[in-house]
Amino acid sequence: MPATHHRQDAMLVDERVFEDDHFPRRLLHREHEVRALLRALEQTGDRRGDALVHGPSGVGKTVLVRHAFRRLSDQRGVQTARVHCLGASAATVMREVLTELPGPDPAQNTPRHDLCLMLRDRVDGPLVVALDEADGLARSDVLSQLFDVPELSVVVICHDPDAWLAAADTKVRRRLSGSDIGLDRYGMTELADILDERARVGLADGAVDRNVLEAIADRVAGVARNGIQTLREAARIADQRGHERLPVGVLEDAREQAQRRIRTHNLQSLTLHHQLLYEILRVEGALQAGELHDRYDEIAAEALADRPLTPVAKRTRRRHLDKLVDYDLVKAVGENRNREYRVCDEGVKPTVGLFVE
DNA sequence: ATTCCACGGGAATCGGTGGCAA
DNA sequence: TTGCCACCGATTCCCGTGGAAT
Repeated sequence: MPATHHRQDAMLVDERVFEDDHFPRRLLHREHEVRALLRALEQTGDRRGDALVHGPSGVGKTVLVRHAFRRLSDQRGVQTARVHCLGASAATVMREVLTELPGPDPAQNTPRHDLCLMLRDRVDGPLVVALDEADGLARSDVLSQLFDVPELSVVVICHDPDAWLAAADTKVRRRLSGSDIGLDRYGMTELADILDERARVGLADGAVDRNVLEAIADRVAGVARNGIQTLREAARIADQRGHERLPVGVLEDAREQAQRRIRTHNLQSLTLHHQLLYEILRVEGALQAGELHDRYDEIAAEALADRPLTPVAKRTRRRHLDKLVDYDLVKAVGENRNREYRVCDEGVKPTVGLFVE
């Protein structure tokens, strides 16, 4: 967002190629997977196939689908739509699909059934819909609803395909099993290639050596997103310290800082209620559920006093806690009564002031 | 064996919003 | 424009389950 001035002495010359939603011109080292995905989506009989794309966070599932979709629309004239489903309800997903399609957007309070009808009306040719971050959607009925639309096929993007399929109902499972495309972490040299492409555009010429890129790729264990963010943070730090070339010495700080930024961003996207629970855990260290509730009861009223909010019930706290875990902000270790919660990184703090002491 | 309680599914409820008819 | 209604997302209430403590 901050327009980067092109200063002579800055190593970081273009932030945009490091943004999470940056779409690389070339997709490196995923040709096999792109082909597999396109094959899965090919016409067989009277309709197109569906696909289940899976793999750990940050290894390029979304980018893979975007590339495949571009080919589908450029070369086959197939219409495509992508919906980000993290935390979304069935109705929201439906509405988002419609929003992606040409035509008027549905109103916020359009009944779900009407949304399905609108969708059927609006689809008049082959359409592929990608449901990104669809882990929570396995038990939802959106999939069945989408599957009922003729000429529409679906790409589900999730982390754990077995868990997803196990939770889905039979009809959905049948349509998606057998066409799954798994992405793994990149190899060290592969990720170094990817980082190199970003560095060519985003960093000053010759600012970073190949061995530094490989060191980054190694440190992040082949997770592209972390590698790219680490490279950016490393360049920032190097700029601050006045280096002309990126030294290996800043990488550890950079990796931590990158992770911290991602988490801080996640925390900011949640409500104050989530953040209050988080802040209690951050200040107190590890707590068991009972201790967390007690502490919350002690301080919540006061912490929220100057805002139009009141403390929430235990069940809601549990739901919020689940979300904090989903967002990789809090870890739950242990089982049952002995389970403990703790924040992943105490350096990640809510940006709003919450006085929890 | 009995009690305790975290957990999480599910239904009911609340506050806010948009469409629609008068 | 106003009032009504359906809807949504967020929250709360209720409750069954199962492991742990007594």
